[in-house]
Amino acid sequence: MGAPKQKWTAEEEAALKAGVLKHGTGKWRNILSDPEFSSVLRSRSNVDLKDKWRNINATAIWGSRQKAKLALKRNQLSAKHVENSVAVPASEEVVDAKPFTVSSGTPGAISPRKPFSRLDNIILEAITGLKEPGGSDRASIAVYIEEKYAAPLNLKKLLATKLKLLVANGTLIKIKHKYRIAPRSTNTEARRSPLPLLEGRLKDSSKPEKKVIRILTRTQVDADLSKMRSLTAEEAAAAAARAVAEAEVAIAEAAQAAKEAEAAEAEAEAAKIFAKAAEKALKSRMQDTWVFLDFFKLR
DNA sequence: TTAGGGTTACAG
DNA sequence: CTGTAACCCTAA
Repeated sequence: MGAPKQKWTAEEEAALKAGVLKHGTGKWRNILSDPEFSSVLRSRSNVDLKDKWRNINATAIWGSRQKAKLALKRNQLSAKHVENSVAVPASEEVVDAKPFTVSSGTPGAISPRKPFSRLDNIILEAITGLKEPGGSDRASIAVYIEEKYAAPLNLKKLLATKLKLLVANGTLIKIKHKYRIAPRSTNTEARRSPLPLLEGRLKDSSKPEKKVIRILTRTQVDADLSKMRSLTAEEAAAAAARAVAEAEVAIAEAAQAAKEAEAAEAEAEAAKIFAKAAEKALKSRMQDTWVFLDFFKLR
């Protein structure tokens, strides 16, 4: 009858992305209220935004196949005999990365749940899985990841920066080229400096930390990068361009966050360090992206 | 209000 | 028929 399905226009989609970029995922109502997007998204509800964002991410990560839970459920519904002899290799299974939170086990501690880097989790899993007494070095971790998962083209580089980052924020401890998982953050005063950023769900009083967290959200760029592996040059170029644009914004915000942290007080110390580390990581990632684009003679 | 499960419309 | 995207329902 009266609703022939209102497909999303490129402009609306762009507005949504920009909105998420500025307000963060989950702030649908906020995005709609923003005068900058309200015009374009006038005919969309907060739920619409949420659904659209879900679709975008779903298709971005799994191209056009396997639908995680949905696929699983459908399988169980339409076929209960399942011979579980086919598939289930360990390549695309990254999909259902375990609920292994980087910070703590608190569900919902981190704002978004979906667009979160899985590399962090994989690294931790690798170190845990390798079970090396003194910790594992970069090479071992890389090998582990390459064997268990579909290795990204620039895994080594990503791994290097990621490890550095994890060490910087206290998640990992580096001892003589070996990395090991930080022991529950030393003692009781743990939450003081190590990784309050990851735990924080700071509401309004937050200062730069809020922005830092948003930067983490942007690790969805990781998904884009891995997605490129199976795309055409054109699609990949588009995705890369998007990644660059997002990275640029992220870098700007990271720098801003660091600046604000500097201006703030003592407890902002950790925020400052983390923000700078994030900025650096993003910069190197951007470089990777540019190399990638160059490869396709585009840009 | 939001997240997630579920349903319907539509394209291939 | 199958997969995808827009839309709907509801618990928290």
